[in-house]
Amino acid sequence: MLELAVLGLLHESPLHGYELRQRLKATLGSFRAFSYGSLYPSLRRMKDAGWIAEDEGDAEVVAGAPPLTGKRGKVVYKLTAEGKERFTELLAEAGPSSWEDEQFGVHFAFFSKTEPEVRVRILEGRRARLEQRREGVRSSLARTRERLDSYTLQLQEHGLESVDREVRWLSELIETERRNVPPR
Amino acid sequence: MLELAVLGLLHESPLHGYELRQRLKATLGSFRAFSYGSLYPSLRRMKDAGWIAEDEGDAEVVAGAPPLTGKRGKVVYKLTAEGKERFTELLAEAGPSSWEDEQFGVHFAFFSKTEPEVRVRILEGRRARLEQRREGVRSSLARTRERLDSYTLQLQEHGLESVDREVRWLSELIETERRNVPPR
DNA sequence: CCGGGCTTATATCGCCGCGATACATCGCGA
DNA sequence: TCGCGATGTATCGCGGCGATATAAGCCCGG
Repeated sequence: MLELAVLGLLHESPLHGYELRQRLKATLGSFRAFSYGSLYPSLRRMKDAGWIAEDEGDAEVVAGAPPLTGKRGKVVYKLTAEGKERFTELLAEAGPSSWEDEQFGVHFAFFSKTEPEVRVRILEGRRARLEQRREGVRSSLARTRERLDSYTLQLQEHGLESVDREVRWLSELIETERRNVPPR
Repeated sequence: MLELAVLGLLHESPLHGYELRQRLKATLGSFRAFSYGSLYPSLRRMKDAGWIAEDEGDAEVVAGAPPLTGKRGKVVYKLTAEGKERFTELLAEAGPSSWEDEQFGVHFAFFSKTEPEVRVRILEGRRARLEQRREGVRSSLARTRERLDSYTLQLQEHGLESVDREVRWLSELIETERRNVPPR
């Protein structure tokens, strides 16, 4: 999850942790945050896996203005060849995981680097997922409507409207995609 | 988090794990799920803490139709006195945690059992939180708009609209609350 | 009558993300 | 010069999630 996001950002340019998090916020917006408590462990995992590497070159010894102090330089990460491979691999996969709440937003953020047909499949998968969830809630709501107090009811209905909105949004996106890339 | 939800549901009637989860889905709707992987550990923790207790009485020996088999009866949980205390305590607290994304929905679901003034404070806190987040995203968006590709942009804007919607919803709720309970 | 598949039911495991926290450096204005 | 806010790296424990295991009760068709 974070993995995909990090690969995507580093795909554009090498970055250090802090900057990476700024970009994460700027790219995913109100959608998702990702704290350092996720980021650094993730970076370590990815480094161990060999997808990314530390890029010396920014923290180099500049004839050390303050050389005595430990001088912990910025740790700049960049994609390795395997990392690039992994990234395209992740971009290509359009399985159920790609359209779950958390995954979807990240996938979507890198749609410009994703194959058009994959884009459509993900959008449709996402929409189907939401519609199915919505029907579940709707029917359960119909069954228990009178037993619920007004607050619970309002919560449910606000939720349903949100889902409706997202479904409509997805439908527009799908149509746009189809116009640009006619089926077959 | 789950703790509050469980206390709230058991406050109405004793339930066993499975049923508890059904109610959770019915009550929180599209808002939040809570898997068994969260529920059972949480029940254990709450039992250890003394908020809930196993209620024998459903799985009692009915002159055992199938008595030889291990016959694992349903484990029915009910609130203890401390549990009720804990519940009202949690309902009363309107701190920053109450209006974070995850907490808010659960708190809201039990608003009918919450003091009117606490309700308003939580709703306002939530709204303020969202507005602050929105401004952060907005300004960051204004700064980097031209650098983003169209997909990222659409994601951001969809996100912003969602936040707007929720802010409007909250404002309506606050006004309704105020009408029913005029300030002071 | 029995076997297969669905729902009900309880439970655990490892992973991952989160918030809190701890440091340490740097530039800036009071 | 002092302190504060931004930059920067890092860890810890906790809580939730999805996958998975297990098993009993169920009804329907063969």
